[in-house]
Amino acid sequence: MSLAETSTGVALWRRVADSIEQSIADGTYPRNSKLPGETEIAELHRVNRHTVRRALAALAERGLVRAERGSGTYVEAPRIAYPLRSRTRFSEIVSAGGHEASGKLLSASIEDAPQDLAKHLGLKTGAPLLRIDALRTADRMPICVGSTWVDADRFPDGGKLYEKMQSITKVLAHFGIRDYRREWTNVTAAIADAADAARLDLALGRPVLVVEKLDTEMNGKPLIISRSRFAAERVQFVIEN
Amino acid sequence: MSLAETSTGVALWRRVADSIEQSIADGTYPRNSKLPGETEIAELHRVNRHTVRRALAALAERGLVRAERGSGTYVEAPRIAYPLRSRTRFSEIVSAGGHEASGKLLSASIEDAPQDLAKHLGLKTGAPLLRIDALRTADRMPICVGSTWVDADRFPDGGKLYEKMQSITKVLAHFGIRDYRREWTNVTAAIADAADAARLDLALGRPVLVVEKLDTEMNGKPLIISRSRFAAERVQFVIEN
DNA sequence: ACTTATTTGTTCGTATGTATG
DNA sequence: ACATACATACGAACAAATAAG
Repeated sequence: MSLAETSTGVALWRRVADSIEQSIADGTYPRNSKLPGETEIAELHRVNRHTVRRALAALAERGLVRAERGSGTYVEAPRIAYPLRSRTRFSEIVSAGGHEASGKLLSASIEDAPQDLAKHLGLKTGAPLLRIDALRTADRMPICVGSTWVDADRFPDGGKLYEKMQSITKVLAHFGIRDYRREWTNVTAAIADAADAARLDLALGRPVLVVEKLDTEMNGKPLIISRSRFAAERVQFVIEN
Repeated sequence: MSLAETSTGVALWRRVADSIEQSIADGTYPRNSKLPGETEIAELHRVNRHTVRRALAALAERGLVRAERGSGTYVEAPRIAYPLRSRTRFSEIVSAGGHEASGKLLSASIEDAPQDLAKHLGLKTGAPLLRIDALRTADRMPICVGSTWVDADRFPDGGKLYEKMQSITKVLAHFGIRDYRREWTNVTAAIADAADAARLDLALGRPVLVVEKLDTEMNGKPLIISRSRFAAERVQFVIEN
């Protein structure tokens, strides 16, 4: 028998990693809890601390745990699966995941369409847009913050309505738009700036997912354009084909 | 007439932002070049430096420019549009964007399937997997680095074949698999660690897009699972519905 | 404000089994 | 058969950040 591997042929550090992953999955190590110290895990598995560190590094790379120097290693809360489909509604997605969805209006205003937004919405530059800035949460935890623009002429007093209804979908329904569909979604990532950190309750320097999307009416007419920033550590986009 | 807006009704900072965006688009400010200093831009537009800062902040939020304290503000290179569709092939996507795609084999090895990979691939835990670690580039610029696993029993000597062919698609074709499709893609974001930074030629602390995906044969049988990390500042995923 | 203990992060060294040629 | 390179594993010590008193 080798030192590095047993008869199974699986590296020791990987077996330790699998074991810890299992303990996370079955709730032995609950979400957001602190794992035992590296030396303690090493004693538990009768391996060297380096072996434990290799295992934890593998789990950290996959986002299952997070090491904090001087403090400990913690189980990451699972990310909300956020499917990007033809039908994509924040509240439906969050509710379907068993969480309580909520939207908080940050500001609503009328502004004149800059070039790029006007182009996406099929309007003229300078056309009046209703802009809604909102923070969306799941179980009181901020998930994303962003701005949404719609043609202001089509939805008079839309800002006040949103404040009451807390849902863009409902505001649109009030104006007779029963359904709409996601046309395209652009996704990239950035580092949380001070504004993100404050509104999303994130530490500075944490990653955010930067999303730009267009919704259209069922006949293909542009309806909603929005730009938002998601706390990457709380969501995982899912694209199914 | 208000102080903040002229007769057009467009905020001053937004007009400055639009102007700078235009200059970036038409090549007046080339990719990766340094913008004039904030005071200089302010003089050009006859506005206060604060107005310029507001404009630059808006562009930075959208990822068009990047401010470096003590150095200057730089034009970000445009991100490669990376569609996530049923048919998703790195080289095709990059070539279609007018870039030169390349793949560099980092390592190929046989390893035993851990629980999660085995489950995704429909194999038993411990089954032999061919693992290919590769770095993919566009125009010599690293785009993503990741690991790909396939059933080792189905593709003997797949590692050596990949080394020659530089393409998973071609290796599979060699074994008679003419086509496959993307089943699902999971996307989230993280911060580049030392390994990412070295392999992707990124600064520490920059964001990476973390992707896990499954490809299947046309009959739905699991074929390829892979985990990769994309330099977020160089790609933008596009989901079209 | 300071000290002390704990915990992760880093860098040495040593040894062994595996793969390559 | 041998040399070399590499991954794996263990041991020890110290640095750096954090938490507690």
